[in-house]
Amino acid sequence: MASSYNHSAIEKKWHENWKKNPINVDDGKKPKYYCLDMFPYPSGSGLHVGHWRGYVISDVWSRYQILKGHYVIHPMGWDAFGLPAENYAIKMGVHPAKSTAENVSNIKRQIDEIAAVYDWDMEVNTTDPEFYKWTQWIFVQMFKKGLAYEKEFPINWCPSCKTGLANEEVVNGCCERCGTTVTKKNLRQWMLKITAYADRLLNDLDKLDWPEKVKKMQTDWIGKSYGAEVDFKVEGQEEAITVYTTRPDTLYGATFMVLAPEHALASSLSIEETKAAVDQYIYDASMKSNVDRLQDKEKTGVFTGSYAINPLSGAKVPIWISDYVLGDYGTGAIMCVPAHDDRDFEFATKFNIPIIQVIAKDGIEIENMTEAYTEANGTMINSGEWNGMESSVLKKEAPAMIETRGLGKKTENFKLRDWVFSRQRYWGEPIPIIHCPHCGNVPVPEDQLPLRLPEVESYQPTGTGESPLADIDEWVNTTCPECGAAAKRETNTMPQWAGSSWYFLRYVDSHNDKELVSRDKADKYLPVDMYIGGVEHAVLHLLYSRFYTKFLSDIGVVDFDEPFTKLFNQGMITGKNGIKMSKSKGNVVSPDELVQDYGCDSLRMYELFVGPPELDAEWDDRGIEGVSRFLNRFYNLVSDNCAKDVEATRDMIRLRNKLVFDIEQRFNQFNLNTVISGFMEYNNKLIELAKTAGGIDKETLKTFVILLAPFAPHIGEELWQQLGGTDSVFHATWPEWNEEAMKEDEIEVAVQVNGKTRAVVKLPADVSKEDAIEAGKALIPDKITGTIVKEIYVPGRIINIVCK
RNA sequence: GCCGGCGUGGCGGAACUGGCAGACGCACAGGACUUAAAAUCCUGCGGGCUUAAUCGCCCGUACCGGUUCGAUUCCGGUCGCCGGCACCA
Repeated sequence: MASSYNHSAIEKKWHENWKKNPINVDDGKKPKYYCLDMFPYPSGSGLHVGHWRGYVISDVWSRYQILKGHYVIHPMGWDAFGLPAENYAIKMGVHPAKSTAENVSNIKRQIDEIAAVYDWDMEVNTTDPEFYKWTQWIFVQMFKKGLAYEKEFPINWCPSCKTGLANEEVVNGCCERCGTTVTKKNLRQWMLKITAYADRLLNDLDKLDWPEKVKKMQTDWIGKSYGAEVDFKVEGQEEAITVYTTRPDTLYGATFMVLAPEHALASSLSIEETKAAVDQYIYDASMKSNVDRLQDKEKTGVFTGSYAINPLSGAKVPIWISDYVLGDYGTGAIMCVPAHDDRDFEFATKFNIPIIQVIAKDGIEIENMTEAYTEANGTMINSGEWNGMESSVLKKEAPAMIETRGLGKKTENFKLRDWVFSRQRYWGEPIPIIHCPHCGNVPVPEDQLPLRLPEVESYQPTGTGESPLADIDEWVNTTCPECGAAAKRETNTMPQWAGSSWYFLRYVDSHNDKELVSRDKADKYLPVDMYIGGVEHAVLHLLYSRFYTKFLSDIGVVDFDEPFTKLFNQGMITGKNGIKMSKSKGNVVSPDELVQDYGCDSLRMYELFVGPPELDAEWDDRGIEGVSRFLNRFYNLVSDNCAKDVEATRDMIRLRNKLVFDIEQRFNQFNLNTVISGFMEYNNKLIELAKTAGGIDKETLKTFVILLAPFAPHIGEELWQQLGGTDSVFHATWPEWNEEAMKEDEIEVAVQVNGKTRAVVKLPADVSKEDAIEAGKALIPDKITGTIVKEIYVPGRIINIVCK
């Protein structure tokens, strides 16, 4: 591990130099490039080599953009409100403000070791009142537009975190944060009407340069479906029950109807004989948690005693109640077509309800169906005037037909629900609303923002459904800004996602005390060109941010409606056997010792060399030796040759051009691991060449140093200086390649017989097809047997002689 | 259950629109330098057959099949792993 270059001395030298002479300065002329990291929450355990990876990727990319002539916006900040920070504080027994501040300073020190070009003047912290003033301001604007509203209903509740959760925060029925099974709790909540943006959130995915995987996850989450609402009259009543269906083509096959237990009419449809059972069923369902409801796949249900009339067939269909129908999707009631829906089939079989087949696959009517036929593919049967139609055609036309006949209407639905936005926790932005007995909900006047989070004796969550703020009488009791009457403050706080939904806008104008961001700066520096972070936020932060940006665009704060033009998800670094690094598993690798032993440049390069940046990678300390050796050899090559003044040979020029070409290609395709293997390859070639040619010309060395600089900035600067550079290497011009100069005089071509390689032949680069084939054949006369059927020549690749 | 993604040496991984599979690196083995070790440098490194050693031949990119002069790459099927969604009517 002995180094021929002293990494600690060199790295210290340039690290200090960059602080005095920043390399990335806005001169007002350069085009901007905004390269953003997902900002971290200041955890107590500090950074491990996995955290480094994302930051190294974004820094390498940023430095590349600087060299390409951009002014690069590359900021960093802290997502410091919310459950992770607060839970950590509670565990350590300190006030979250204190632990947050300590953790920020610790992580900031660790991030500094990466030597990234962050502009710390832009730094934001979501817990800073000057920042959350604007988080609250956005809420007030949403309230004014009717997008923030109060509602009481059974929400997802984490009994461990003692707070309500958004849908997006419940993963497989468990709390996204702590893994505890989520229960239900009836609570008054602040909601954000994200559903008002459902269509735009879905459609605008098309214009984003994002990984398909993330787009798909958001598409599925938004979950748009097309169908019809159909009215079913209840027998003996004027009232109709509206159902939502995506398969109106199967309407003739609807032999029963099911309401969710939460449906408004569920109880009232019971008759004397069924009342007790119905009410019991509704009560039992209300006590079930989401998880229970998901796990009990076995269908249960109760007959109300009432019947509805199938609007097309006129048939009398029983109305049931079952918890497999969700109260908050569609209309909370469904028509059931057991012949063509798995769930309805199961239910009908269990409760002996008739099954009527209406789609005949290949025209065949089945005597006794043993499973539902769910495809919309076949001929309509038992369907009155629809008989003989093709089901796939009818499926598309039926909604309009139903609407024309006055039986319902064509409509669409989304899985996306409104965002449960209040948390019964201390460590978050107070919701700036005052409840006045006369005026109702009144927002805190904008000139009184920020509404500061008060100091509190006990910040532990109460678990009662009230936030700890509710205990502070002098804070809760206030006067109405409108009428002056005694009023009470809202005591819930905002979720962790509130600040992160818009923080990227603030960086470019972080000291502005008049506006969230000046329109001038927004126009100049936004939106984000490249966003780098983990995939875990696909339907959380990334969806919320898009919603916020669209809203802010609508009210004229910014003039774009998508925040992140390009998204890159880096893979996770894991310990041995793909096990996630964590303190409890004891497999955390700290970057600190590696930086000490090998230097920052080596670790930066190894973070990328470890594998394709978008894939997970197992960490193996030993691998860093490889890049470290490479950097040593490279340093020696340049150092030994920089004073020699060697004349450039044709080989050197060719190699230089091919180097630029290869690196640029791979860089632009984000194949950062192969950029590095490319460096190694060309370094090996140059070392060989230097042996025979007595050195390497300066132009080639300079070119290589510039290309390497984004990856190993310290060595880059040092060698640039040794090569006579007086300014930073990052102010050099990114080299270009020349196609002519890359051309070889001789090419190597594989000679194949029937697709099997038998020899390799060296040919002049401009050889004709005929000459190439002749030369190939001449090399292997004994391998060619029988008659030649075909001769193939792919220039520079292969000669294939096909014989029989 | 549904929808994605992926299966290449001992290991991490290369291979542009089908064109010499295994680049680059790790590990390992042998050699040089050294009193010795580390570092450094050189050589070898998918499997099998053959050979004194070369040369040479065969097999090989999860498995089976197809298209093609030629398939890690395209198509169909099977198996395995990973991720997302999960009673959304």
